[in-house]
Amino acid sequence: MITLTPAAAADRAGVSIDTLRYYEREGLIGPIRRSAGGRREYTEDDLFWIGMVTCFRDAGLGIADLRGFVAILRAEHSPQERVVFLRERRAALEQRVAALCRAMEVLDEKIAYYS
Amino acid sequence: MITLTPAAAADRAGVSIDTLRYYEREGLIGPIRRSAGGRREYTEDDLFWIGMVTCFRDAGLGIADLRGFVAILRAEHSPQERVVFLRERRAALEQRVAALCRAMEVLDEKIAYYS
DNA sequence: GTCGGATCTGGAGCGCGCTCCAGGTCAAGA
DNA sequence: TCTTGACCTGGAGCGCGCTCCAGATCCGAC
Repeated sequence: MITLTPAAAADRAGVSIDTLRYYEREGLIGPIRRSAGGRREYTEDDLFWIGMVTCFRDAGLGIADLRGFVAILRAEHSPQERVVFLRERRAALEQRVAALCRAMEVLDEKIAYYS
Repeated sequence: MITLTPAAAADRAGVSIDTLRYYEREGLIGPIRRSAGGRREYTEDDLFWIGMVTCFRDAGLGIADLRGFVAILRAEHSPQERVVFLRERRAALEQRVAALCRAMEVLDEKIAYYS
């Protein structure tokens, strides 16, 4: 199985090595497999998962939110529970979008005023 | 002129009194007029401005961003400069919306999978 | 006048999400 | 074998955006 070094993984994920380790400590990713010497070896699966985490982080979800997300997707939960949780998260994101849209409207007003 | 006490203003703005003072210290609002005894008296204009600030804060802009915003709207800048600045801010907000949409797509996939 | 609640100030404290550091280990190349 | 650089761990430090606190002041109600 082809794996990536921490530096390569961080580069691919667009975050720092420290951040990757931090996410692992927080239980957001991994645990990442280690080489005989103790170095982390990131698989494509790891990278995929990391991509999901960074996607949500970019969207502004907090570490605690993501821990919940991980728990829901990994642990034993009924599909119903998962769907409820996921829909809640989605609604929260929609509210953020709404807040952004309000702010953009204000900006548009100002832009129109000064144009 | 009818004015509001700090408590009333904070209530109307949906933030804490401390936050209002903090915003004033940071130059995001005010300076708020004071009564003879030194208490703040918030006018409707103040409230309007505070509403704009909280709108942008809700949208995720940082204090530094808002300071820039205030500077642009208050100080002597040409309309062109203002428009450039405002468009930049708008573009940044659009990127946030895009990030949120990506995250929502991921959620939608998961929701579809578990439904 | 007195009481009590709201407000004042300057500054300390806090939770979040990293980021950095010291001191040590591992491993590829000369 | 030796060097060099990437990586390891645990823990400290940091910037942001508040939030809280102590100690003082103000002011409406009694």
